[in-house]
Amino acid sequence: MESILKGKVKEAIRILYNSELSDDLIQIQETRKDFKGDFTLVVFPLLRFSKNTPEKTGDTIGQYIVENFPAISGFNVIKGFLNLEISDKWWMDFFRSIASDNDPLRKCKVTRPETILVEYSSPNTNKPLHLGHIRNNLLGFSLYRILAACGHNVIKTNIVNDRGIHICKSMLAWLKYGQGETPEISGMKGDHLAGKYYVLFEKDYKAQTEELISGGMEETEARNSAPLMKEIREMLLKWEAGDSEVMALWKKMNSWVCKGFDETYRLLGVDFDKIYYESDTYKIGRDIVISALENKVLYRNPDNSIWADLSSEGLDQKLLLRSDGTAVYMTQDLGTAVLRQKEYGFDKCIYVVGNEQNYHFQVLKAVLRRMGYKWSDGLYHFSYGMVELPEGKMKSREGTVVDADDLIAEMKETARVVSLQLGKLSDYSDEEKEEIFRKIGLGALKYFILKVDPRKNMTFNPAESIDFNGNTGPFIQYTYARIKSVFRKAEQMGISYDSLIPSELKAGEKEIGLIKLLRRFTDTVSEAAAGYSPSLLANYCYDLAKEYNQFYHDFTILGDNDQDVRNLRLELSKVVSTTLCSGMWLLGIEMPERM
RNA sequence: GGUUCCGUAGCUCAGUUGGAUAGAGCAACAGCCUUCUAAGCUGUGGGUCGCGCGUUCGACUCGCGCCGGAAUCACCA
Repeated sequence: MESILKGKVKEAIRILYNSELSDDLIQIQETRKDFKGDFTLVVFPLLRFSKNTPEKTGDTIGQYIVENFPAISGFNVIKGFLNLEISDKWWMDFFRSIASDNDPLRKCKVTRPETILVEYSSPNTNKPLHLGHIRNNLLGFSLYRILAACGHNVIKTNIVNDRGIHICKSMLAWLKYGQGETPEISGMKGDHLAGKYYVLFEKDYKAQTEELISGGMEETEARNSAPLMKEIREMLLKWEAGDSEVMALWKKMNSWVCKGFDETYRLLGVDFDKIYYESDTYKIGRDIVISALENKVLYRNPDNSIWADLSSEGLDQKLLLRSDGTAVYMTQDLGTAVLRQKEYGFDKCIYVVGNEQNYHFQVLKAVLRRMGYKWSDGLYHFSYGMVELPEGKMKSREGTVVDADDLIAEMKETARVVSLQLGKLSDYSDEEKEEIFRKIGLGALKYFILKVDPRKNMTFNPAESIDFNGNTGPFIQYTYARIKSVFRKAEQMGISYDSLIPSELKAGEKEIGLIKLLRRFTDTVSEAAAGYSPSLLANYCYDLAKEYNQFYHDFTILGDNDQDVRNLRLELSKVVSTTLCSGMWLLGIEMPERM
């Protein structure tokens, strides 16, 4: 519609003022709520053609468009703004076209689909997932759904950071204090078990360094010479050398942890098409670095370490292989990227990783480009902000983290309490109820996270918990359940309906308002895909639900005696419900039929 | 110190090529269930859009300079 209007404005200027207009001077936007009209043309930029006041100019153009474009039924000019009113018939025709289409996402497809890898989650196998990972997983998964809905070929991938000194920490502590404890024996989830020993290690290590410091040692030296640090270095060396005992322990504990992760992913409703392990890819990275060194893209220090000099790009020197030949974080990511390009030939690779690693990804891209990989242009760091607690950042070492499994369980529990209080599900079986509590609890959590602009840091207050009223997931789910309820009632009453609504039917303001909002859905999906922004969709769903609830409150649907009106309201309700369902589906949020 | 990001109501957040009187929710207060689900709807109060200068017919939005906060600049990941 906007583009048609633009054409009409262009035509008007040509005929009225005999001037050719460039597109960027035509600003058409949706009319603000407090004014009458549907689309607004900003006339200020056109004054140079009309050589007249904003009011006169708007008036003249408005007149022309109304006379020459039947879809526009009227106009008004306020200060420099020409508000064009679209005829009810046009809106009704539009509504009929979407009402007969069952899939609101059909029109979102891009003309040139791409192959896009989305990497998210990237956990370390030494501790369980926390709220930060939840934000990561939800963003990554939603991004996948949105891009896939637009017709792209999207591959969900995960890179498991399963090697390195931090992994050895939980292993060493388990060896020392574990007494053969397993998830089976303790009944503890594997990732939580490993996390317990990781914390134990950190605690003892801290005690040791503090003791050395109080004995008069420098802090850095104390950290390096603490007995536990020595032991852990030995263990890492053994791991790198492939020592069979260490490898067996590593495999055993990692399998516990990964099993625990799988459970959390399942609860959260996210999954992956391909999982990479750092323990595999770091070797590829090492080979790449060495061959790049031979091609003189990198340089070697006297101590044998290998570096990239990125100072010409405003970055620093970056270490890629240690003097002892072992790999660092960057080495692994280089290897993973090259492997992925080889396996999938992606156009884009989106890394869903926290903003603390902005520098890392800048360097990663620069190094790959320097190495001659042209596809490195397609790497994109989807950088999201931290989730903070009211008292500041979460720190797993200090135990001030919000555990993912706990939070998910708490949300479901809250949903149960709220739901039972309202007591609307008394005729459901326990199993059915549990399923609804799950959907609502998770819906609240997911919406809470996804409605916020990903780039921004956000605060989570565990004491206040997550709301179920107002701008929340359950509010939108409730709107959906309400509509479903109307249809159950309609069936009981033997009321049938169809999308054959007469286009000359006079719809009310609220109904037209809903149709206008519905029209924005496909654009919102496209914008969310282009801008990698699930929050746009979350906010859209809220607006739509809010508008529908007002409509629902003000008008009766089944009670209206005019069959055409009832039909329209039922169809409108149906399209709102499918649109809400699609929008929330793109966020990874399920909708309950009742609540 | 360098680089990047953020600063909007008491709190949590919207506000996307610059556009009209800056919007929601929570919290507070006042109303609305004999009627399709009240997890809803309606109303009241609450703002120097961190501060200043500039560009513009027009700035929360763009530029520059301050102030405040975060992240990062490791032979950690």
